[in-house]
Amino acid sequence: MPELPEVETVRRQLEDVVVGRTITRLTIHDPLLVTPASPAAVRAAVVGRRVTALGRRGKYLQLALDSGDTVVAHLRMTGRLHHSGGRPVPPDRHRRARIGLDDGTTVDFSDTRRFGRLWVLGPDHPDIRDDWSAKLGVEPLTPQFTPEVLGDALRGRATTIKAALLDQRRVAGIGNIYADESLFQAGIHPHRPAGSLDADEIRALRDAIVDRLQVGIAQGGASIDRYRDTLGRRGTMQDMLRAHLHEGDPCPVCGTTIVKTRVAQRGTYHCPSCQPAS
DNA sequence: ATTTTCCCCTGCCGGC
DNA sequence: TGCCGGCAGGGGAAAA
Repeated sequence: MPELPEVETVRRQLEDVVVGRTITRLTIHDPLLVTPASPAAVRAAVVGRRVTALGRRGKYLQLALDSGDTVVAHLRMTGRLHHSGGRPVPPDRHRRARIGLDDGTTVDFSDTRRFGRLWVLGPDHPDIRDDWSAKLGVEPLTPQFTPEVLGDALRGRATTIKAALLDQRRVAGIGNIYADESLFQAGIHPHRPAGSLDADEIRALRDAIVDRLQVGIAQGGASIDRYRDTLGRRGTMQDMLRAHLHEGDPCPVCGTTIVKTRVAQRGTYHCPSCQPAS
């Protein structure tokens, strides 16, 4: 499940091979990928355009085109982007689209569960909302992500801190893996009301989020389910998880058995001793 | 307005 | 062996 570190890993790899290239072909095998737009409209907006930059906002990838439009992609649960690098690409029955570049290479959007989406945003596409980025919260790996900003995002919230971290309007890019790992590192119980954290806890949580996301990027992401990088390689962050998916295992810090609960419809893992309920 | 629940999808896994 | 229910979850819509 690609979260910020996984998307950032893909962004950095794609940046090297896509920026400056012109898109010569776009084949959409699964129209659901571009819903509600039509494959023909997306193809018309993209083919013949040069890619000028590759950005990221939260878990979204942004492909800037020389037309002024932006292609926005979200991998959701099982989406992958694979760059051919000029080598033969093995058959993939989950391929949803193929982008052809002017150097003869291809970028394939593959997605087993078909939750992934791709949009074209720009002045010529008024049917698609252009304010998506404004709805997202602060970018956690920027200087703007201070304890004060995190505190403001959590103040007065009655929902659990875990649910608040998963809410992309608070902080952008955190998913189930890094929410669990950040709360573990900060020693905060996932069921705590978001608004009940004191200043020390907020500072610890901010530091833990930044640290876990940075380590995640350094490890090339977590390949828990189907995540792979643009060359099909696994990341190694899954080997460094201390609470997430570790139900029944001893806590690596104190030895207490890791517990699994459910928060916001998501499996949630914590250490009852290191992360006290109050 | 905030918070929770449901739903989209497919593959996998345990139970019978 | 094969069928079936349950589970996994990001995010948006709908409901509470």
